[in-house]
Amino acid sequence: MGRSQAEKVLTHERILRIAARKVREEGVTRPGVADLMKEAGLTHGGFYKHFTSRDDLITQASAAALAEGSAKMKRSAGKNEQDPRAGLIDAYLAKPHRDTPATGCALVPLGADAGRDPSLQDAYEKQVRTYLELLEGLDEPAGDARAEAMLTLSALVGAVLMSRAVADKDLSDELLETVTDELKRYAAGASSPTG
Amino acid sequence: MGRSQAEKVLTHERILRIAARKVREEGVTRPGVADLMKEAGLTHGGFYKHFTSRDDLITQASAAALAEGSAKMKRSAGKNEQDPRAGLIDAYLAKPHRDTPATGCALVPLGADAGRDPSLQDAYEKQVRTYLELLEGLDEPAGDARAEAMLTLSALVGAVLMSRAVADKDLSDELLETVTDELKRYAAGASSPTG
DNA sequence: TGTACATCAGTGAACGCGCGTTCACTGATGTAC
DNA sequence: TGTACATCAGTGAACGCGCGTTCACTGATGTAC
Repeated sequence: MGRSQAEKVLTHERILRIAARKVREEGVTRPGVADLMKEAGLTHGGFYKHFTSRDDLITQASAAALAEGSAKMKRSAGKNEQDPRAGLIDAYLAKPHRDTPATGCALVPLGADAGRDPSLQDAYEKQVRTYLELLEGLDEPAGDARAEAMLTLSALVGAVLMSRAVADKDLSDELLETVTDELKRYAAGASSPTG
Repeated sequence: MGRSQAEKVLTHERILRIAARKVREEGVTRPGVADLMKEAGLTHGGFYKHFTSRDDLITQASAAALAEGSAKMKRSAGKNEQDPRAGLIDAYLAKPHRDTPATGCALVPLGADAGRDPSLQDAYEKQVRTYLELLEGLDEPAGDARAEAMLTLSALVGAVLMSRAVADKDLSDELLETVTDELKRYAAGASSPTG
């Protein structure tokens, strides 16, 4: 066919963006080269003009997926000007986030994959640190801000992971809502929840 | 060859047990029939005398892996007679648990997989409920025991997931230790952590 | 208790399919003059 | 500005390999007499 250099850059970014969605939806194992290229409107042969191998793409796409997540969450946090920490918690544990892993925080769908694949762990760690710093910054320092950030992030990630994995939607909703409330109480320094 | 009926039962259980470890180590996508059978000391052909398909085994093995986890954790909790809840938290967030996913709680390594595969979600949900009931039972009811159980379980799962996925061992250790302390404080009803 | 026969767990070659990768080719883009 | 040529993004057929599955076969187990 013959395409311009500018188009190549766009194509490259398109493939990467699609793959970054796919790894969050399907993990790092399932997405195939031919399918990804088809979604990008291309045939599979041209793939190697952009990436040296499937593994190369998956590593880059996972890193991109991880980087994308926190940026999005940071924006969500900013929407609650009174209490950005509550804004972040609300956005993270919201049903739209649970229901669209493809565009959500990659710490959840890529956690197990990163645990198995060292080539993902630097990007994963960077993202964990970004979230921790974000949470520490938002925290009113009632106590140990870093410790609070670690518990908060752990609970956010664990709650979304489980809310996607249980069959019963009611239990899933309850998990998100309860952990939202409980995290806000925890942060507010109120240990004894009311009923 | 020719084997007795009693041996068949043992073989069946052996394959299932090996697969239940493998899905926690490698997820539901990677483990292959031939490899599993080889680990069981058999050739791949005989697999279909025990399971109708690879999917059939993976579903059963995931359910078995999930069921195994809570039983183990319940025993760990019981070892701290004064404070079984602290015993559970200590065991869950212990380094041996982080370092041996094959024999650990399957909520962590199978969460993302279950989110994608409805055939795993009943077993996953059952396990979540088991943990929640266990935690509710161990809780001194300072407030809403179910809410505390949900936050605690979320934090346990999220912390182990991330502790396995980050490159830096120090950060991994810090996560486990900090969330351990913070969860104990949270449960004790002390909201303002000391430094 | 022995003997003849049926069953069936396990074997290992073979099959088919999908997937990652390669490669000769095309034709628009970009460059040299 | 126009022309000739080189480049290279993208095409699509082909290759090789691994993997799930099938199947004819083996021989000890289990049963009937």
